[in-house]
Amino acid sequence: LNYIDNINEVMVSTYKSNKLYFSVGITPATGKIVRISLPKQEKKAAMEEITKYYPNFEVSDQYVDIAKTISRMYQGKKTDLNIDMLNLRVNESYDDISPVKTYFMRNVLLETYEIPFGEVRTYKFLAEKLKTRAYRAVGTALGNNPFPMVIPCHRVVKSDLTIGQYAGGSSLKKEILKNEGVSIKGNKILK
DNA sequence: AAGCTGGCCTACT
DNA sequence: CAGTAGGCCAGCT
Repeated sequence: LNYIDNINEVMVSTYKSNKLYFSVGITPATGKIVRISLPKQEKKAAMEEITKYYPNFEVSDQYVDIAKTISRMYQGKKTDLNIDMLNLRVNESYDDISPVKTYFMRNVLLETYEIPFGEVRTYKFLAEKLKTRAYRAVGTALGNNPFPMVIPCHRVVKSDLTIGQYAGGSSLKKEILKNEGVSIKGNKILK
């Protein structure tokens, strides 16, 4: 590896918990997470959520503890994994490894991060905080959330308090919310 | 580069 | 309740 390859190197670690696989991609040079997988039934599927963006990845067990922490977040535990671990810098060029493509997306992710554990907010609420009526664009940005669980996009629901969509399917979204203690009846959040 | 396409919202049936 | 037309706007092509 030459110097440029080295600073952009992404290591992929995977942890298995209850038949679900959780992968993370991390740049050793910075120690920051560049991408987190949704829980998957197959190890390959979890890893591909990272590796498809980083063809030069290397598999490593170096960061399994972080993948494990993410699995605990999925189970509804509070952890100390925070935003400082994430590479939220806005991508500036074709060879930039940052998964955050625009300032709009970055701002949506930052607002979403503020939603407390066990609570929900609406897409509209986030849009209004960003002083825009681009409600759908907020959803689209969260649909591309590179850091599920840590950036809790599962806590963002529709204005009528129905669940709304999720990159991993709305039933997974409901599952995560239930694990956090949110009460849900059918497809709707209860106050 | 002018149209698409969407993790949405409101208003109405 | 359910379904949907028409509005909105960021990002992609």
